[in-house]
Amino acid sequence: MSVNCDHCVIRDLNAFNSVSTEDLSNINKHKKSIHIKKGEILFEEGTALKGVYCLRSGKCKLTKLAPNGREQIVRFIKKGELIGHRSVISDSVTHLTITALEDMDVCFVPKSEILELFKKNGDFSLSLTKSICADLDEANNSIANMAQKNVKERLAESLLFFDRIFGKDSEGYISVNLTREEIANAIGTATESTIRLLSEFKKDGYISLSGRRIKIEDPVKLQHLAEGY
Amino acid sequence: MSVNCDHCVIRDLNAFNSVSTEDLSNINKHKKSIHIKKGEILFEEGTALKGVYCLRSGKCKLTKLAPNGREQIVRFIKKGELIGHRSVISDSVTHLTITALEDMDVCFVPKSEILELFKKNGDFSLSLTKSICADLDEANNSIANMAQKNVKERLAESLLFFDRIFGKDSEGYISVNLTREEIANAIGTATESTIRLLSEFKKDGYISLSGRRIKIEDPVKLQHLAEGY
DNA sequence: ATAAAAAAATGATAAATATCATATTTTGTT
DNA sequence: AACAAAATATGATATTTATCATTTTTTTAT
Repeated sequence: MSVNCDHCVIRDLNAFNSVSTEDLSNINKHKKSIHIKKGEILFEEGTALKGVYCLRSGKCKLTKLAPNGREQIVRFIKKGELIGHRSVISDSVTHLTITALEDMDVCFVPKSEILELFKKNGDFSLSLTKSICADLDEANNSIANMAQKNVKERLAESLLFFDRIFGKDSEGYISVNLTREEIANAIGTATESTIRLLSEFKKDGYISLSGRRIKIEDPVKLQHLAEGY
Repeated sequence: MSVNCDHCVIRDLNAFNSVSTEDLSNINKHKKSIHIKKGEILFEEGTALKGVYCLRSGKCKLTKLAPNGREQIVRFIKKGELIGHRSVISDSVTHLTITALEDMDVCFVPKSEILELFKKNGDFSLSLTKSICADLDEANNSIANMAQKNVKERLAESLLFFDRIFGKDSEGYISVNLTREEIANAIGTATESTIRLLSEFKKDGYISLSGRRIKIEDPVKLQHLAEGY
């Protein structure tokens, strides 16, 4: 079911917030709605994108294949964010693979519309560029964290991060379905190490576990851990 | 000594390549030339920038202070590149400290000029955004390298990277003056580990050393190492 | 609801890396 | 050129993290 861009729930969450109703109706005419099931891939590393994707609902992971064959999760994306704008702006293939962590509704907006808007609408281009700058800032933080923190600190930091960006379910557990392996692929460690440390955090009362789900019990202590105390 | 932007040697190396002679003469009127000595700081993490810096000559490092008090080198910048545009575009304080690795000549261009140009000149904004996208790509690569590669692989990779971007001096040594500690801060390891691995690489014939300087003797083997063979 | 498959958990051990200590060499400065 | 300071080098040891093996639990698909 297609939704009019003008009334889209996530309209204010990304660069499209600075687009006039008129231009938006043009975008609306050219957009296509797509449904992606959990576990499915939106696009893969090395693909030339024909447009930008706007995530209306759901969550996904952005991964890169390392030379050792393991996948590195570079970033998570949730409702409201754009996907593929880097590739469209640079006019180059994408270097990331997008995989749905849960069912997703996505709107596809053709490249030509995006580039036209970018060139003619200074507010749109500024807004889009700002969001890329924010991604760059985040990435620089990740580099420092990866380089300077040990695995325990990175895990503590990531749990707090997941809690912050994905929120909690009705029982207070972090509201994202990640396997231990995926957590390991995000923080750059072996799956067993992640499992071991989660058990340790549980034993220490920092978190509690229910199957795959994780609940943060002591955010203050976890924060201290993340900062290396 | 001030140089006219229109005839600047590095004019083609960054987003200013898409600026008309007329607009450039306006930039030229407002720019200020600055000389920064080796070891000096151009600006520090947390500063609100009043403009963008254009690096006419020299090399510098972009660092971030980690919670553990160590500095993380996030990136290196050489002649021709812009500095501070992320901060200016985002209208937020900078999150990086810029330190000269050798004497630098820099041109300062006020924020107002940059933002005006960004809004009115679609080619300029596209070009600038493309370069930020390239930085983001690079940063994502760094994240994957930090997370997935061990210290030996990261060091091999970094040596090849330094050789590629900084070139060689008259004797074939990599043409950048980095201490072992700085190399360690770039790859995210202890200084002693870096020193030990450099000794090992030397023993194995991959590199040779002369004081602080490093010469790559077997790029093919180093490349294999970097890829984990 | 059940069975098969996948994931999580945990132990034992090996390998990588950090830390601390100290000697030697190089660099930068006068 | 000589000196002091800084950086490099290396050994010994501790700590962290990875790997391999196996059992238990959870998830997924029917």
